[in-house]
Amino acid sequence: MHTKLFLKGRLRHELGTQEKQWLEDCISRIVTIQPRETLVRRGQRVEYSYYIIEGVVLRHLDDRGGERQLVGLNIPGDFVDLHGFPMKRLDHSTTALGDVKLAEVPHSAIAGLVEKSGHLARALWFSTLLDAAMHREWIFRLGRLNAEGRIAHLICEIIERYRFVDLYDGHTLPLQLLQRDYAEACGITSVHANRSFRTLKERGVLELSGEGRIEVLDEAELKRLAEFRGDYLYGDGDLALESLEDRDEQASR
Amino acid sequence: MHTKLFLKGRLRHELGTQEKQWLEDCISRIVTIQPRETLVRRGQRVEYSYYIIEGVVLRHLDDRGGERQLVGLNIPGDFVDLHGFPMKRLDHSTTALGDVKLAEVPHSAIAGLVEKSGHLARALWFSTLLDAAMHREWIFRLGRLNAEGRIAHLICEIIERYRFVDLYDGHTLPLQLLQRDYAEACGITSVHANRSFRTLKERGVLELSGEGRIEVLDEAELKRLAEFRGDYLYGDGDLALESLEDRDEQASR
DNA sequence: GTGCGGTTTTAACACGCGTTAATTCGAAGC
DNA sequence: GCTTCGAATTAACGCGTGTTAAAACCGCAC
Repeated sequence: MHTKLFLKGRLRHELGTQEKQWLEDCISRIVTIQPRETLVRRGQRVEYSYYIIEGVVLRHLDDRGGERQLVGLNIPGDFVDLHGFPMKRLDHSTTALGDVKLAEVPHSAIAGLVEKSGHLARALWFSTLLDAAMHREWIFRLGRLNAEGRIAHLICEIIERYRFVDLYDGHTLPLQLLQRDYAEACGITSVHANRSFRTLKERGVLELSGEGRIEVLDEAELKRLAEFRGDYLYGDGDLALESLEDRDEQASR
Repeated sequence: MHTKLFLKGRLRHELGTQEKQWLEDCISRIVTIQPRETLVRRGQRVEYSYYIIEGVVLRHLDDRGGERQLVGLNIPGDFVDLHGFPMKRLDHSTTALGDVKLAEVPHSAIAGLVEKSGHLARALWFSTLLDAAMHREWIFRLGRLNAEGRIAHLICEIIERYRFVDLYDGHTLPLQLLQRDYAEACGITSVHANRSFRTLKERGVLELSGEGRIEVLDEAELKRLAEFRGDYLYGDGDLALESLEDRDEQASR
């Protein structure tokens, strides 16, 4: 079952067995792409969406000088461009980080799916809105945090998302981002990304081991530096929300 | 007809008469809110979504110190929080800019709507994805542009969006944002926003007249400073996309 | 009219980050 | 082994933006 990770761990949106099968049946073929290979380019019309079975895909916009700004990153269990189904074309480009294995799903099949099941339609819609929620937090990251906080925030997000799909062991984060990629995600130069990693190491919150692995030494401190609140990822365990809601209500009385 | 501006001017997604009526029938009541009044707070569960009939609503996240980061802004014709329908709670807060008149739409009614019409369901989905597309461009703005470019980019976006709903006369942009609001949208301080406005005035691209009105003197130069490409707004007239696509294809040959 | 509060504007100074460039490191190929 | 090439690392310097504070401005209440 290729799509077993879809919406895994997400609040009230895990799929039933029947629904998972329907989704699985929509796959037209399995595609593999090479490191740094482009999947879809900005402006392109699309008739398929891609679901990640293995690997990581970067989503980015390019400025006039050709410099990239990452606007998102997808991991196993994510659709990369399900929004292409209602939008019909992409406004940004997508590129493989390492080797990536994808399930290709034709939009015609998705159209059948949303007709067949209202609940599944809602779940697909929800999954595209998770991207939007993450985008908002990326805006916050760039607008309100300094370089060190931005990198910490990005790493916190990836830790949480890896947790949902059981790819994080609580210590080593397997993620092949180059320091240049962190820089392109955080709106800083790679030189400054390197400086920031140094201070993070000096604080004892993480270590960089080879192959792009990150050793997380002090997750609590990492979250503090990032002002990280993970509720925007809409995880299952996020009953913290209830109490947050209560607090707000009390504050407004 | 309160909802006559919904998706106006958007590529292949304008609604039919019947669909507009169905949408209109979903409105449970008309709500008005005061300047700077909060509509919904982060973490709150929601059972209604709000469509803007008149006025502007700011969407923002708050950092630990209580400083705000705007993550979006909605104008007449937009749903403020339609994503609350699949998400069930909001991950950010919404606040009125000036006086705002809203149509309240219960989620139960939206559920009926998406069952009744697949096309309308697709259009609603599309409209929430427009927000995501704008978020991505906001990330680009913060990550790749300097203060002056960020303000220029924000103004360019608002000009285009006002055009869709016929609120821009080609010269005067009626928008009551304070310089503090521009600062909170652009990830800069209000002091620096002021500096940036000065240089924009010195370049002769705009003037600030009272009441928060902006006189746009040189839109072409404004777009150049912003590196602005409006195709992410998925407007009707955006056949530029075709040629953009062609260019990409040629480049990859 | 006067006073008041919020916004805009300006100045002076400090610092985070960009820029440039040189050096080190490591993996891949010969 | 040596070479090569990209990435990581470090240093020196400059600029853009933050910080703080004061002054000017403006609408509004009285």
